[in-house]
Amino acid sequence: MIELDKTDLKILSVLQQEGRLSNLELAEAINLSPSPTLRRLKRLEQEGVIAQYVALLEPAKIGLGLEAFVRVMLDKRERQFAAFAQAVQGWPEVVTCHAMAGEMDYLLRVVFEDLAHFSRFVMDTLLQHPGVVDVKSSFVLQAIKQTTALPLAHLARPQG
Amino acid sequence: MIELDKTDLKILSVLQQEGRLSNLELAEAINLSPSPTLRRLKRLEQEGVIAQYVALLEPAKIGLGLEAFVRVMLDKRERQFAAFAQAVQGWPEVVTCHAMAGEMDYLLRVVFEDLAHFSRFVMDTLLQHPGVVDVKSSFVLQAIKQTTALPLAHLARPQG
DNA sequence: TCAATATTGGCATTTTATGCCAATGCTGCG
DNA sequence: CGCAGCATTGGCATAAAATGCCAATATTGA
Repeated sequence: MIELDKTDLKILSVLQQEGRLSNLELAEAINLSPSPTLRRLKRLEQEGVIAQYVALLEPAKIGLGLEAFVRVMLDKRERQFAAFAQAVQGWPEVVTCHAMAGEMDYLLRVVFEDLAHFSRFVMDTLLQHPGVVDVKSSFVLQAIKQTTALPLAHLARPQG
Repeated sequence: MIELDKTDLKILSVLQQEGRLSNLELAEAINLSPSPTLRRLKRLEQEGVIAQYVALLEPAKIGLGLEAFVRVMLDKRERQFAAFAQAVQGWPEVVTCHAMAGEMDYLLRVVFEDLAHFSRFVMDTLLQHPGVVDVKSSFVLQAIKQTTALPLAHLARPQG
């Protein structure tokens, strides 16, 4: 694994919350001068520790007030896993999709405008896809926690 | 809802993928000069359409190779919902937590280093929390799709 | 304690952000 | 169809930030 010292962790921690800080602001936040701050940042990007910078939008402000988790079961005999994975990439309502152990089904997280929209997605898109044998939807009542920040504490031992 | 024209949508679309573009680069990407680009961007931030900028880290590079979804059932008689929601905020392994309709339970997405770490989390943290009566874990085999980008197509009608 | 190596801080230069104003494009009304 | 009024853009000047370089400082191991 990549060597990350305390200063690197500070950088990562700050940028996980404020990804568009200028180098100057970042430097101030981590208590280091701009030059080495920038060098470290470039290294973290280079090494791929920082995978991407993104703007997070407020779903409600763009008319996406509803959210659901959908469990999709595929007919195992059809060997359509790759095709399904491919199709998922093209469905913008699907924000995440994971292949799950155990039942070997898929868990999708879906955002949508209203029930009509969701209904269309399930009926016209999901259920039309070859190999999809069943779909179980659970609606989100409330987002209790929603973060993109990964924990870093496990790296902050002696000088890891 | 906030008025967003075609140009605003282009800005949002670009920044959902590359959140740290300079204003100059953003302007070029959306084919507009820097001045109005910056004005629009500030407005989108001001209005709260853009909620936050973040750096996304590569889990594997920081030793977080495993992921699971955990369904948590609370004893409804104990009225501990708020306390649970509060506690979740302080558990860094929990990346998202949603209250679900139907069974009225919680669905957590959890990242961790190894099974020992996960085991500790479940035994020492989750199951120790008052009101937690049951926990069902499903491990992620594969992340098929993982995006923070919300769909914008539904806003791109005539001139909405 | 000293030498070798890695890291930092500060400065000069290039690039970018930002505020302002005139020019351009759009809208609605006569 | 043309014009007035409003909104948006482009470009320029100034302020701020990024970036590369080098000497100074800190760290490591013997």
